[in-house]
Amino acid sequence: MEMGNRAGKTRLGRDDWASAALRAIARGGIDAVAVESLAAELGATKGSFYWHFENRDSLIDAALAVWEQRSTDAVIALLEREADPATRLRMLLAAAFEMPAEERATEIALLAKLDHAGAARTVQRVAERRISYMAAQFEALGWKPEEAQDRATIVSYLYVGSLISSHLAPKASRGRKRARDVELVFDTLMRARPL
Amino acid sequence: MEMGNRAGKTRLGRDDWASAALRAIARGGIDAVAVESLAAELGATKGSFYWHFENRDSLIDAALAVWEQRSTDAVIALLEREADPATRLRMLLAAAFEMPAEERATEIALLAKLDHAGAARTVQRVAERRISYMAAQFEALGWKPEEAQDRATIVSYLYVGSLISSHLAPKASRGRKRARDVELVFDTLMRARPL
DNA sequence: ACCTGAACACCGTTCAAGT
DNA sequence: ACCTGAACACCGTTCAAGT
Repeated sequence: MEMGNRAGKTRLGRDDWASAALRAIARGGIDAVAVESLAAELGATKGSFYWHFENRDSLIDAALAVWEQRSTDAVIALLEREADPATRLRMLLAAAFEMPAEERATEIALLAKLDHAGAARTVQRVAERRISYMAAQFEALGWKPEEAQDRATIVSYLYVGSLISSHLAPKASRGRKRARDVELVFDTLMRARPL
Repeated sequence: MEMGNRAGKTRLGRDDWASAALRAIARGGIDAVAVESLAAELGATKGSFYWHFENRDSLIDAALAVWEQRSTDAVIALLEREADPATRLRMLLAAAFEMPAEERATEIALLAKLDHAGAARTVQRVAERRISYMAAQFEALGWKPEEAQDRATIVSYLYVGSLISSHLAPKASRGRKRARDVELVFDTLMRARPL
């Protein structure tokens, strides 16, 4: 349980490498997870890294595990403190579309790298958990299970599509545009009529 | 204007490398565009490649240009032969969701590699053209310009989201699932009420 | 004009040797 | 137990030399 920024000269542990890797992902995507540059950043050598990890990919997996936990359990635990399903959905969408810049950058970086098997598996699991959580809220609001599942799936598609769009045209996503996306998703889904 | 499969022993041209690269993308994504293996496949050497192209990335750009043309002009030209905007939209969606396997694989491979600047730019342009074409059809159906644009954007998000979802969970996308996606998108968007 | 083959650069990976 | 430093592998890139 060491400090994230390695203030002291204490030895490096797995966690130090993993969180450095996650920071690198937020900064420059998975490609930025380079053993050599991370070693330099942490003041160690490549050989040291290979003591703690089997290879570069298992370091990435460790970083992804941290991200997965933060993107699911942590968020859901927060939402569970709110009793009303509609409010939960609103909070979830708001949180999703107005994420802090670094989290947002991380998620976009992963979406832009789905040819990486580990990233794909992690993103898949996170999407599934979000969808089933949303589906549960829709059910609580009175939709039939299948319709609730459909709606949650649609939200997920829209969310992924809008994130990717903002990555493709970063200019357009500033300010007004993103708020507009939230409205669109809301309007498309929250209306009472069945899909 | 040589044969795609290099039947004869005629010299290699830019196009031969480009279409070999596009085939590689469909097969294994952009990472599969490896100078060394393509050279072997074409019966040439790496040095030969560097006579025709500045580097690996410009080869990828050439392959992307071929894909872009096929994914926009070619499709739109086909749709323009149909007069009714609603039918055009239906055809476009059907074509998008029921693409031939290789085209589909290519598009998914590119979506899974948006950290590649060239792929991102190309995908962005293709998405823009598709959206503005769809918006024009929605306008022809009586929607106001802004609403038409919103609807087309939503379709694009849903489309991208569903493609990515099918890449993440290839199992689930077989057969029934994909047809269901088309229905969902249709139902969500084609209904007469404004969004 | 087009191609070969050898060399180099970059970075992930290995490993014998140190503390 | 943990780390270093040198070596190797892989693949993109360069280039002098061939035809």
